[in-house]
Amino acid sequence: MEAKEILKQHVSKTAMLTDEQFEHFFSHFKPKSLKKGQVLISEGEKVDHEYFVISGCLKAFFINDQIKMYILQFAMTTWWTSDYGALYNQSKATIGVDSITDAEVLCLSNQDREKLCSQLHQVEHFFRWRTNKGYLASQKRLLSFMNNDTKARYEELLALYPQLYNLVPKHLIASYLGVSRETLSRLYNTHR
Amino acid sequence: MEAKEILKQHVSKTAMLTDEQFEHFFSHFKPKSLKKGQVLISEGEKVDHEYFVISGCLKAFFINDQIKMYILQFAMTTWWTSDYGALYNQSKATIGVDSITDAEVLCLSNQDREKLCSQLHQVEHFFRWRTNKGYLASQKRLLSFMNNDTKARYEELLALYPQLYNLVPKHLIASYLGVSRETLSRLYNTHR
DNA sequence: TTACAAATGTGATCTACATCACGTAACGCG
DNA sequence: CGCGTTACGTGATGTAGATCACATTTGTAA
Repeated sequence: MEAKEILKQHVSKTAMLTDEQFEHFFSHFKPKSLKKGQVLISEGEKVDHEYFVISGCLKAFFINDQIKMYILQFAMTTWWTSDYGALYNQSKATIGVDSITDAEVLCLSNQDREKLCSQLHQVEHFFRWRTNKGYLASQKRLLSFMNNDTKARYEELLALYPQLYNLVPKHLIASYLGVSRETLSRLYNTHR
Repeated sequence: MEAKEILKQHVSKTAMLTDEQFEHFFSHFKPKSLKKGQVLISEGEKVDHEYFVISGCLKAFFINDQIKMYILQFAMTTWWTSDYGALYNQSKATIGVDSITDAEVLCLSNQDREKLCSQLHQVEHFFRWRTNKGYLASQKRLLSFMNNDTKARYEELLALYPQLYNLVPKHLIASYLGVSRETLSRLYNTHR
């Protein structure tokens, strides 16, 4: 399916836009092809776009003291990603975003998003719901962190995104779970 | 300051409403006085309101297997709280909300929020930003969880909300930090 | 004021996971 | 094709924090 169609279906789940309105909306997105490993946002730099994933898999991550990496999000088709803190506050990136596989994304600038939100009530509605969904997911993950041990969180992740197991290297999954790669390795080898 | 004035100042930070619009907005909130320990949302029941805190301190929490409690949020003045997952999905509460101190809140029903959002573009704008702020806070807390040890998270919490130390019992702070009350106790006794 | 419940302090022990250390397998690139 | 980098497996050891057990202190309602 074409990028435009994927976005249209995605948006239509929460916002009613006429064809004309959608065309206007869509005209603000710039398509971009990414190669495996390609960087979209790197720490310390200005952030002015968010990204809607058409295909492939990106990661949003935080690096502590130049040493440990924690993955905030694996972004696959129909997911949005960026350093939203930096984007909304017009500050430098503290979160990096790059591509784990070859990928296709649509880029939307912060300015254009705000313009579209104020022009079209339905677009503002859409972004409220999108953010809300993200908020709920984040809260759920926080609870999972406090409540479950590593093994349970690992199984939870794979139940939700089975494709991840073959798509991304294991040490990235460990970074998402917040454990060392060694512990993750022992987890699925010891256990079966 | 009066409840109405507190809400007005809070909203005016992100949304421009005329006096008339604000009156209409405000007319959908019902004030409620809470006593220490009073329950607003309990697990398994229907959720149809969210709450804007005027004074006092509430907690939103999750209880695992009827045993361990994890605090998702301490809600103080100008904070919003509810079981948003249940509220938006019209499902039964999995998260509880009650009052830690005597408190004053304004209640807004899910239905009224959605009505107001569709009636007034600026209200939708306001709720988008509010949710966005919540999302960023949640993401930050998640990172803190992965990145910092208990002591650092404890100090971070108290730096952000110094009043909590005297306002709420220590075992609730432990529940927020995701550690046992014993560990928290040792933390500030061993350490100074 | 008494009396019971809730909150807190503190020791002893146990465990999941981090860290270090090293070896092997796979892969991408000249 | 071979070679280096990246991914992955696995043992040994250290440690933060959980859990259990019990004492003490504080709050609260009758």
